[in-house]
Amino acid sequence: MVRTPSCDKSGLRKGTWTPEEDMKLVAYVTRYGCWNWRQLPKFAGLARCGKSCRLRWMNYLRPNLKRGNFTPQEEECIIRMLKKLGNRWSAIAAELPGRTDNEIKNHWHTTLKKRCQQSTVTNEEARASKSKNKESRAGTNSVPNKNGVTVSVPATSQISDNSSDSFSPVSSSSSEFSSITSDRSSMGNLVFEDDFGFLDSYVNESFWKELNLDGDTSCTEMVDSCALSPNQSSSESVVVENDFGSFLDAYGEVTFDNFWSEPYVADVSHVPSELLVPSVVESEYFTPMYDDLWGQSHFVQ
DNA sequence: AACCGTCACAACCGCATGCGA
DNA sequence: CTCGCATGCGGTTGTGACGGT
Repeated sequence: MVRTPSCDKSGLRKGTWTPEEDMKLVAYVTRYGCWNWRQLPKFAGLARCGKSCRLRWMNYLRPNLKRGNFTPQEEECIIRMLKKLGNRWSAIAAELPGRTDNEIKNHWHTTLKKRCQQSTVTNEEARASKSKNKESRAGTNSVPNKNGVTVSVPATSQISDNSSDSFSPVSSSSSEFSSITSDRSSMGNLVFEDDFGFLDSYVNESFWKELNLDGDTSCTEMVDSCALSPNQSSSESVVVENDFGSFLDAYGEVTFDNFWSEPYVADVSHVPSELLVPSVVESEYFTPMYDDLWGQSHFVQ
């Protein structure tokens, strides 16, 4: 299901992301924001191209991603939007909070398309049968439709042509947080070999621990706690205690309700000044707007 | 047990677009 | 207007999992 890691000519890694890489990226973006994808891997200690980092973050690591099976409502929305917009996956994804364009695209190509085609065939057969019956009754000599049927919907779907149908995407109450990796068992012994001290200490000892409600410090449990639904722990809070200058310190207390939604004080002190927009350089605190934070690096004062 | 075909999906690639100099 | 850079987008590929023979 996943690609075997490999290296390309320039020495940058390609292929499947390892849990270590994921943690480095999450730790970096969470702390510093994605101020420049091209430069980011260098500062985050990742032997990846910026494009790969961005893709990994956008499609897999970013907060509020909903993972798991698509609901019938979501599938219906995909089909309806596909019919309305064509294969503009990003636009379709915008209608489904927590779903990525890549995920929707994959789901369409692997599941929905076939289902729709089957449905189309079934509809054609039914129509042909109906036509045949009508023909036999009327005694006429009609010709099967050579153009076929272009509108295809699942047999179970009731899709209206009215694009203003008020379908409301399912709220992501099931899980507001993405699981960092499905390969959790391999995260037990993480060794960071880079020059980025904050990663060694911050990621290993604090980052996940901060999110852990059980007090269990095993990596597996830490990651599990990341995947918790806010509803599971909204009544509890996490007291942040670390010595690593975590952005979480700015708030002192973080709950699963606000962990990803609260703006934070991004530390861009290590970012070359020439790469910062003036407002960032001039301001003391850099608070990425939540809406843009995980996709764009727009800092505001 | 070994082989093979299919499936699911993460990740890559190339082009398009936006934006600032 | 043009150029270069960063990012976004959609198509495609590669690979492990899984089921059937």
